[in-house]
Amino acid sequence: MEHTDEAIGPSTRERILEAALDLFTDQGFDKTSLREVSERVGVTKAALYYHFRSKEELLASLVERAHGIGRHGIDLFPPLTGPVDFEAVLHAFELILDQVLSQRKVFVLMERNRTAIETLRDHDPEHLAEHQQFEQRWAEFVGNPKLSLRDRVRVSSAFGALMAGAIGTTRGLGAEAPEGLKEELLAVIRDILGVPHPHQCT
Amino acid sequence: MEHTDEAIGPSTRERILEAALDLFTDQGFDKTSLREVSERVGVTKAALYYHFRSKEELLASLVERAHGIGRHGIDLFPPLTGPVDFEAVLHAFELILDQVLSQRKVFVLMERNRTAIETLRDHDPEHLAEHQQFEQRWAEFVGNPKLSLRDRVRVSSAFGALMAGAIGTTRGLGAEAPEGLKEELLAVIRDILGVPHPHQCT
DNA sequence: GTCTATAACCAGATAGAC
DNA sequence: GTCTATCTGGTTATAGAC
Repeated sequence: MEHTDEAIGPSTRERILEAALDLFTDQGFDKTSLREVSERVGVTKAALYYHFRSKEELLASLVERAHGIGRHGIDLFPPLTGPVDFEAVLHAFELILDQVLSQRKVFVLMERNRTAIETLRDHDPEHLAEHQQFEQRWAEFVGNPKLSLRDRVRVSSAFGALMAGAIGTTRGLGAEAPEGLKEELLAVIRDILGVPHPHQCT
Repeated sequence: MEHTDEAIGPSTRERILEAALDLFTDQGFDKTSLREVSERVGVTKAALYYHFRSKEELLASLVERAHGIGRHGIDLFPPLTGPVDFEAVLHAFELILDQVLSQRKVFVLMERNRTAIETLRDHDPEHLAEHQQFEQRWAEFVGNPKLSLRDRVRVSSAFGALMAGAIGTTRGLGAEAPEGLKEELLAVIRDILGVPHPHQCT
C-alpha cells in the first residue's frame, strides 16, 4: 500500500518531497525557497502549505526516511561500562550501512544540511525522537572519559569511514550503489575495529 | 606580527571574526544574521560592512584559515595513473591532520555549513582557489573508474575517519586536542591504508 | 486540492553624518 | 571607524475564492 495510484503516477505530495530532496541537497535547505520547490513540481507555493504545515515540516518528512539508523544506533551503546564489544559494534554498523546505502540521497541531504536538521529539534519536540536519541547516545559515547581514547577514536573513525565511503563514493550516482561497495566498506570497518575477517588468515 | 596591539586587545576585525565563527558554527551560517554578529561584538550592523564587503566575504575570511589542506591535498593526487601510492597518501594525510587539529574550530564550521561554503565559489571566483582545487581533485579521485573500488574506498574512508576522529572527538573541547589523539588517528589511517606500523610487528 | 492575492516580516546592503 | 536612517528585495505564511 505504498501508493494506491500506480496508473496516475506519484501523488503530488510525493512529487513535492522528491523535488525538495533534490533542491535542498543541491542548493542547501536555507538557500532553497518554497517558490523554487513549487515551480519545479508545477504547482503554486500555496499548494505546498496544504501538504506541509511549514518548510521545516517538509524537511522533517524527508529526514524521517532515514529512520532505522536510530534504532540500530540506540541498541548499540547501552551501558557503556566496561570494555567496548567491537563485535557488537561491527554488527550495528552493518545494519546502519544497509540503511545508509538504501537511503543514500537522504543521508547526503543530512550531511550537507546539518545545522538545518538540528533546528528541527526546536520545531518538532516529539517527532524524530529516534534520530535525536542516536545523536545523543553518540555524543555521550565519543565524549565519555571513562572509555579509552583508543576505543573512542576507533569507533568514531569507523563511523566516519562508513559515511565517507558510502556517501562520498556514490555522490551523483543513480539508484544503485556500486557492486561490492558494501563488502569493501565492511572490510575497512573490520580493520579499524580490529575484528578479524571471516574468510581470511593473512 | 600577528597583532600589533597586545595592550588594547584584539582588533575589531578580529573580534568580528571570532564572534562570527562561533555563531556560524552553532546556529549555521544562513540562520545567523549580521545583526546578531554585530550585537555580540558590541558594534552596529553597518560597522561590519566597513570591515567586510558582504556576509559571504566574512565567511570566506574564516575559511581561509583552513588553507594548507589544499596544498597538501593537491600534491597528493597528481597523475592518478597506475596504482595508488599508499605511503604517499599516508604522508599527505598526516600533514592534513596537523592542519585540522590546529584549526579545529574552522573545520567544524566547514563541516556544518557545507552548502554555504560551496556558494563562495560563485561570489569569489579567484580566491579560495586552493580549497576548491582540493575538492575537485578529490572528486576526480573517488569517482575515477580506472582505480579499483578497493583503493577508492580505502582512501575515502581514511579521510572520513580522519575528519570524524579529529572533529567528532574534540567537539566542545577547548583549544587543545587530547594528548595522543594524533597518534591514535594516524594508527587508524595506517590500518585502513594497509601501511605497516613503524614500531610494531604484531 | 489547488489557486490568487496579500499580509507581515526581516534579511542584506547602502548613503551619508559624525 | 563607527553610527543613524533607510531602501530594496525576497521570504514564509495566511485568508479566502474556485
